[in-house]
Amino acid sequence: MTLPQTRAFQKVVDHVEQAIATGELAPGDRLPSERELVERFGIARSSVREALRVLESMELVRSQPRDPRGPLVLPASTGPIRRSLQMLTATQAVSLPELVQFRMVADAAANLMAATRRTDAQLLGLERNMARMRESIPLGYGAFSRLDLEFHELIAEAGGNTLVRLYGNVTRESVLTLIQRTILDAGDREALMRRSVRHHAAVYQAIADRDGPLASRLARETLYAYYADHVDEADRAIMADLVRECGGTVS
Amino acid sequence: MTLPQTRAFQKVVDHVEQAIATGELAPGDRLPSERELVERFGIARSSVREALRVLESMELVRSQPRDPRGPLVLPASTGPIRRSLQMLTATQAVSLPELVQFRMVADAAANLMAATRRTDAQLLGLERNMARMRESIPLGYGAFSRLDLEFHELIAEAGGNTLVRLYGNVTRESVLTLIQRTILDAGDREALMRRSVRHHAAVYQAIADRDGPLASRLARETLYAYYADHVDEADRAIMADLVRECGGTVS
DNA sequence: GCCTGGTAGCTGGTCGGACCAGCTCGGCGC
DNA sequence: GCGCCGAGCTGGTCCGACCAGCTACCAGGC
Repeated sequence: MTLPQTRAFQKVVDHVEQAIATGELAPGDRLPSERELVERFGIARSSVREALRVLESMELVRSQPRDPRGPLVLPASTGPIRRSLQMLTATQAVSLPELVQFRMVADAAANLMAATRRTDAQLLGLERNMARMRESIPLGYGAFSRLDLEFHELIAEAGGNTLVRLYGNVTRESVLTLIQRTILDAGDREALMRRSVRHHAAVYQAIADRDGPLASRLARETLYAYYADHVDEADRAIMADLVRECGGTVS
Repeated sequence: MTLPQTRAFQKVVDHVEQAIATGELAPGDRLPSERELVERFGIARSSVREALRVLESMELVRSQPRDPRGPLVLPASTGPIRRSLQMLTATQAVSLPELVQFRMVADAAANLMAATRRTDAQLLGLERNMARMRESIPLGYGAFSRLDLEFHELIAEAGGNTLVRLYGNVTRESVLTLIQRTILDAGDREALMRRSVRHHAAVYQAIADRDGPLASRLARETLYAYYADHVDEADRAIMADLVRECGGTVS
């Protein structure tokens, strides 16, 4: 009684995936209990459980012990994408130059959009972040870099584009983990941090002034200045192209 | 002992994930057989199988029936990211304007990089694609749009940035599925296709001439022209910003 | 009549055993 | 020496059992 084509659990996975994609199952809905899925799909409970583990790993559903209402359908999440991306960078499938180049593109877009769409409240959030960042300099690079990520995340959020935000956040995190070792070796970390604060202030001002092109150019120029020395000639040329594309100058 | 905070299969997942991330397990390596993992981790075979299903859904390993060598460790894949992204767009977690805006950014970057890095062989591939595209016009929009996707995929490949390529491909696919209904309603589909062919020819020429800024600007202007009418005022403004960012003009 | 306490029945988590189909390999018979 | 066949492994599936904890219901005491 073996099915050569598809494995038993795959039927359940496909069915639930389809139902969620079509909106038939919405976040907050409940799947039937494991034992009920056994009857509906005519497969063993172990197979049902394999299906639920797969759906859980995609963050589509969540099973909770002793919940009589059944597995919960979750809202669409970017978690699996983040984890997959981190695995790609961890296994060197994506290199630092690729990450930096993409970050130039994503940060530029985020800054541009934020300059147009930002609200005063979001501007205030950026101010508060910058204040905390200045205070964190004596605390070391760990706390500082978390606030650095938050600064860009706030901008991406203000930009209002889910994809720019998601890809940008993941990319920034990956860049940070890859570069952290190098940074820690650098002699004058405090100078690096102070430079970051100045760059953030410039970007903040451009966004406050609703000067999108400037905010965009600052992102590209800054990233070029930070990372150009960490990549080889060919990748540096691409980065320079990205800076010049929008009228920027390579320092 | 039943609820040790973490579920049994998670131990195996974490262990294997870690081993792959650190390079301890490389693509082509083999995991121990299910029954051996049972002994090593001291858990039941059903739990081991749940772990393997999760690792399989992340495309980190693959189990093959009756393979005495055990589950195969796979090379890093972008498959899970693609599927997660498609789910995000399917559930409307990402809207058409967001997709189009991001596509403007990604296509522009891909065109720019391709103009610098493209080889003559890749140029030839673009030519062949364009020829097939012209021939496909009488065959209807389905075949045409597949070749359209391929054209941009070839450019992204020539650009040489994994992230730009991955994100761009997924985004283009999603845009196409979301817009297809509208396109099919449009009166003169053949005129649309002929316009696409002309735009592709212009991009091709810019890439052939190694004129990155032009290739980039063409991407943004073309996408604005195609989709500006399908989004509301605020999103259209952002799209116009993206065009002007690099010296383009809004038609 | 109302409150309270126990219990039955559900949930998901885990385990162990069983069988199947198909591949590999080694030993046996020729 | 060559070829065949079965033993032993693999993953895929199913079944039954038990546990812990939550809930709802019902009986008993006040």
